[in-house]
Amino acid sequence: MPSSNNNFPNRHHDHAVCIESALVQAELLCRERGVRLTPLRRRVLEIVWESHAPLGAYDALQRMNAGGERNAPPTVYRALDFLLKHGLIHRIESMNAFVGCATPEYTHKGQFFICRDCGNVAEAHSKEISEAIEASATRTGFLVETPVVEISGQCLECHDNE
Amino acid sequence: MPSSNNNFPNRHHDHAVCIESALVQAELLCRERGVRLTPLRRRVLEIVWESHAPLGAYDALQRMNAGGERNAPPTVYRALDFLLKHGLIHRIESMNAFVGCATPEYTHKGQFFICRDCGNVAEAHSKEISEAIEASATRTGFLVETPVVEISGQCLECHDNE
DNA sequence: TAATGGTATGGTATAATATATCTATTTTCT
DNA sequence: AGAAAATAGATATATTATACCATACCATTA
Repeated sequence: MPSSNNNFPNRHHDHAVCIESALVQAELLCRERGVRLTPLRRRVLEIVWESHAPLGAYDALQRMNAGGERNAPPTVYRALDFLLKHGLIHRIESMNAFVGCATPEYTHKGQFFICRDCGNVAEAHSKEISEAIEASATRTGFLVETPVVEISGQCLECHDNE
Repeated sequence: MPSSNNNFPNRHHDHAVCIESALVQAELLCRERGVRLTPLRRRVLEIVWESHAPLGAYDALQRMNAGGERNAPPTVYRALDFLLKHGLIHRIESMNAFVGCATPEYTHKGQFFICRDCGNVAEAHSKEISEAIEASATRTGFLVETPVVEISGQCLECHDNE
């Protein structure tokens, strides 16, 4: 379970560690599951992890093709679908974009805090939120399957720098 | 028979009442605010209210043009923007679609329960959810501005009819 | 080794969603 | 009536996503 005390990505963190950790975890998880993290898929994961800001599919495609390659949209969408399926990335519905998941073993989908200034995203796993949603669903007459919780706003660092 | 504090739209409700109420409220609200619910905007609101299922912009456009009219996409998007701005409809981010709001006076955005079978949506305003989000945001180091809470799943009626 | 079947990738076209921009009309205000 | 603002019309294009068909790769087994 991720720590929940002010874990919004900040300017000073060593992002190389995030990337390295994500790639290592992905390798392990794919081996465990007997699925293939092919060079293409690995490359897309790496591109998504270039920052903590969600990246659009076509932006990822541009990066893939930056060296003159000629990959087409279905190629990147297929890789993104694979990564989504295995929880290695999440889709941010309100942005049509994708962000790396730091806890891919942890299957259930989190809640996302998206800073309107720096664009970075923090993923939370608040039991309190999930339970409040369950309670509201029950009152409404509804069975929860796929909760989407995406909170736009401002991170403290951007707030302080105003 | 669904329980009494269950407000998910069901097959038996009189939808003409929903439509009528929405249009009357919209007229009043626009008058109060000194903005114009033009025939075009009113027509789009009416189309969105044809059901409790979110409607895509291009589906709305098709309905607008069903009589041979030649409205173009910007026309419907402009009307939708107006309706959004005044809280008369909500955008469902996870579906790129729009749904009528039954409580337009009530400005803050609700939480949406979306049935994967019938497509209908219920809007909730759970203080418990909002507070849980605020609490999680505080722990994360984040200031909430625009929460998006869209829960896909199954309504009880569709569950019972399986 | 070749046959087979499943998985992954390449490539073209097109669907679906959304906006920029410019023009014309209507409404409101003075 | 005339000016300013809001609304609507029209064309083009940007952005996001998928359908479809063909090819390549890979593992198992005959």
